[in-house]
Amino acid sequence: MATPSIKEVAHRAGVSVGTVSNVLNRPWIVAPATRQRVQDSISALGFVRNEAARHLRAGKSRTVGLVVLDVANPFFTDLAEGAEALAYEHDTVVMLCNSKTDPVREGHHLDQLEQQRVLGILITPFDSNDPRLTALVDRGTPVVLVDRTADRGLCSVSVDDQLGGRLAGNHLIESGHRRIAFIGGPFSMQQVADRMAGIKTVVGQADHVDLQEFEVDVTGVVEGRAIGEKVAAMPAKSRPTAAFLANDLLALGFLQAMAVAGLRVPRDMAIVGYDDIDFARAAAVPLSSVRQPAELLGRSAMELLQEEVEAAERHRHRQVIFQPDLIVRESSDFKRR
Amino acid sequence: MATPSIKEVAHRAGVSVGTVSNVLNRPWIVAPATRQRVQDSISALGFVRNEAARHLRAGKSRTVGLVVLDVANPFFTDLAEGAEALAYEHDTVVMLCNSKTDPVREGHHLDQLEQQRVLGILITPFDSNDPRLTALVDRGTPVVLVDRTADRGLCSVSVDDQLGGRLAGNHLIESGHRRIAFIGGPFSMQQVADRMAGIKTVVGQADHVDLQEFEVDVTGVVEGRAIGEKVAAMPAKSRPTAAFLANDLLALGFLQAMAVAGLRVPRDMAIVGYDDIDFARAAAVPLSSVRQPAELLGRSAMELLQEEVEAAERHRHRQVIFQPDLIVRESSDFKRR
DNA sequence: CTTGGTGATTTAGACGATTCAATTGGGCGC
DNA sequence: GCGCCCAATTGAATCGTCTAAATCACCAAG
Repeated sequence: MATPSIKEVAHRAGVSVGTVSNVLNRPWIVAPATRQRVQDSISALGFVRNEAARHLRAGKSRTVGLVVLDVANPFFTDLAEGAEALAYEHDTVVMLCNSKTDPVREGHHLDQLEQQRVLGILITPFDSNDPRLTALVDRGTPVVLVDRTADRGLCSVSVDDQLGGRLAGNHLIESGHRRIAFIGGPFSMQQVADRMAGIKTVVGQADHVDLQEFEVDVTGVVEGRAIGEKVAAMPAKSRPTAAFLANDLLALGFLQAMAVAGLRVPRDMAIVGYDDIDFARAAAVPLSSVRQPAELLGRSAMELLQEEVEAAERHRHRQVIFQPDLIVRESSDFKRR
Repeated sequence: MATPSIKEVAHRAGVSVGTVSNVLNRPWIVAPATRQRVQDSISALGFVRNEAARHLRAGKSRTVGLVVLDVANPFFTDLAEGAEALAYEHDTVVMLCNSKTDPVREGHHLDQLEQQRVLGILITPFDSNDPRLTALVDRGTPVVLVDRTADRGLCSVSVDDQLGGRLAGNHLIESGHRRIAFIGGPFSMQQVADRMAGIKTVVGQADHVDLQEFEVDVTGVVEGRAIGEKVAAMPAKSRPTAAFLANDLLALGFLQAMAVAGLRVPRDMAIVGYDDIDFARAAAVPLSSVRQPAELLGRSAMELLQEEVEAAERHRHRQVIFQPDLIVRESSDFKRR
């Protein structure tokens, strides 16, 4: 009843386990007649290879871990898609883990992945300087940072977040806005910090432009709506006329709050999001957004990892950086004054 | 350099491997002094358990597979969330797999999961009568169908899709619509077929109501927009005045196409979606939708699986069915004539 | 009829953790 | 001082697969 092992297959086919293993791994060295007999036995018994045993024997597994901040965010879904596509070509399996921007969950997933002796890990870490991460790398698990730039000693693929911030900032300033809000996830997260730094730079260079910062813990639609309500409640004199949000989910929630509060977008409030997820275009007011090449990001990360895994020693860590694009849609398409 | 094994830990601590294993699994039977020594050795060496070896020895793994039709769909994300929460309590890991409504990908994932000897599989199958699935079950992997009702011989958790269809249909009929469109993913998928059957029932009972059916292959925003353009291009006399879409992603795309075509929602076209994802509320016109308790669905599925895994023989397969709710929002809030 | 060679198959260890029966050592009672 | 018992520890077998080395069978050449 229990799943048969190679041993039963061998017995039924009247050969040794070695031969069965050969049929599985080097069929060409087995005589055709024997091969057929073994294959018949395999299908008769419904034999399925035991990955754990293979892994133990081989000393390395065939799975790669991918730890993302939020699977519900289409940006990461696309990213996962790219990673998985390449993994498939390498006969490798991707284990998708959702840290939900929670260091505890993240740590738990890392522990599990290390215990599984994964080939390597692609991760958008909560904190790229996390000592746990460093320890993991020191113990020998290849890690590629995703959507985050590694300083050294690690591969990474990322998008120039400062540029993204500058693109959004310039656009809003050129549209005539003088009071701009930046709204984003924990400022301790590098992406968020960089996007903020980007817009700060251009705001600093412009005259009479004021940047207000709002911090949120979680970057979902709900939180965006909450901040939106808060901003809408400000007196019109001091209320920002434009908002740049660190991701589209936030922006969508924010947009919705504007509608509820009776503020017109983009006339009363211009909005620029980040990631350019599919929904951005489908929003009440189509959302301007800074687009990141998510799928490409995932693919490249996997590429770097495979390279590191295969090339072993002669591998040099690299930091790949992509450029974001600003996609202007109706939500910010309004020249003030 | 390579990850140390229990053997090195034992050697360094001056004990046998058995003792190290005891520290790991039954610390209380080890003398405190020894235990401490072993623990020091573990952290000095950076020892990490090898899950493959544990699994091989134990004969069963600690991971559960979850195969969904589309990770990008928030419905499945929420579902995964529920499943994962419960898995965590059982010291179990969830392996999230995305079949993308593609039988080939689905098959590939099932193969991988079976090779990994997962504890069990939660799956929203493309086709619940797939012989591959049956074979898998026969070979001994516990399977729980999710968002789909098993006939017998399997556990399942699902939502009454026919009821969902009836709810939507009744609402639209009562609102005075006489030409209604049903738009959905492959009709071969049971969920879709059931939702359609549901609305068909009530349409059949009403007088002078006409139902038009539109089939799509993939259920994303893009496809919804495409169908929307097609429908909008119909002559006003024969064009439906209301559309019921088999999921919210489709509905959002459809909604967008209406806006582009200059059709007012809900006046010219009422829309009802399915799943009630967060975005539904945040849409251009807040979307009416049939809500499914996604997280609860995932949790319950995992519950059934754990029950089957633990209770072994005295387990009786059960089919749990939840009730959907119709959430009426602006997109269908208009009485015709 | 023996020797050599070739191609096919078998044998025998790993791999790392777990478990259980077997052993050791110390303390205590008599 | 002897024996006994219990707690602590050890040693060996096991899980399923893979691989390198060893063996086997068979045939051709000498």
